[in-house]
Amino acid sequence: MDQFVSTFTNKIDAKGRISVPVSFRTVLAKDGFEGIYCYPSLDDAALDAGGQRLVDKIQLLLEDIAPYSDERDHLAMALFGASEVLSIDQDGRIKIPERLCDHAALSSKATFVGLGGKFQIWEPEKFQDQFSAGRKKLSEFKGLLGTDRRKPGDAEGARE
Amino acid sequence: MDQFVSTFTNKIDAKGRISVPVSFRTVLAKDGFEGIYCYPSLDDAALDAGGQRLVDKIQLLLEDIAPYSDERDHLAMALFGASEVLSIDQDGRIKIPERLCDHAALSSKATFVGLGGKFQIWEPEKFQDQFSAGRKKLSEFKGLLGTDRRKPGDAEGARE
DNA sequence: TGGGATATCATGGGCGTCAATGGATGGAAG
DNA sequence: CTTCCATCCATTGACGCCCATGATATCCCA
Repeated sequence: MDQFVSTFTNKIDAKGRISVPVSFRTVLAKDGFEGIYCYPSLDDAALDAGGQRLVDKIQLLLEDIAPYSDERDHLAMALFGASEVLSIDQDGRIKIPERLCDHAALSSKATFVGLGGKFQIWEPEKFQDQFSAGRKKLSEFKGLLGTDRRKPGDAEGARE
Repeated sequence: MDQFVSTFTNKIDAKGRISVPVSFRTVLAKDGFEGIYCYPSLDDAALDAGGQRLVDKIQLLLEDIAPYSDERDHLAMALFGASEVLSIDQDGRIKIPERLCDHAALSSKATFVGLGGKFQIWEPEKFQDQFSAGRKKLSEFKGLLGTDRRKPGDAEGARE
């Protein structure tokens, strides 16, 4: 699996360290990035994080939005300037810088939530709210995902 | 056979483990996915589960619904964040995380229901209710299913 | 055809390993 | 000297691996 999946809530210890879920570390290792690329989410009181794939995506996004312009530099500054590369210690822990903690209102615990190509870090209670809201929104689309209201190809009959 | 078919009710042991029906394991092995991708059903108190095919479907869905919006993050959270990749031990058993057990109200037993391209996991009694209800509805659509009609009574493989 | 031997699968339990966490040590920087 | 940070070690609880059991279905051969 090369996607960030599931959610984990871990403790931030007295020294500000927190364990990164092992499955996330595995994904990061696979895309060959030493550490975690991390920046404040633009939309939420949370942190966006990921590995090389995320960095590439941001670069593409920048080039798309503002090719060869001054504006691009400004955007780049806003995005990259607010970012940090967090190193993972040998026990799989990171230390989240204060500036980022502030943005996400992190104190004693943090929730890692996988979003496929990247993941986010939330204060657990804020996460719950956001999650419920997202779930509700998702059910508006449920016709598309469905409980397998059987695609044509899925018509089943024979047994083994 | 590359479809999830039939119904099995198995026991959840003291350690929270449950055997995945061997025929389901065979299907999973065929589509090349180590483990079971699993998330709470949007419509029911049950779990949706499957292999690589299911993951692909979800990814496509996300790209369809919300390419590059902040909404996409929220939907990704509701989908990937609520999901788990369950590893199958060498005896063919999985451990269903508490969060998922809660959603499906699983305690001592669970029913695996094949739906073709994916399968569901139900609390046995809830499944019975759902099954009867579904059967009633099914008769309304019988015409659509044509010759391939399976009598519901035939669908049970559970040994109890 | 019947009955015993064999294979397969669901299930239970013991045990070693690993992940998450807490704490200690050593060194660099202010 | 004191603070910050990285490495290292210890503890605990969960999980994976392994083996045993029982029940069922399959096969083989007289």
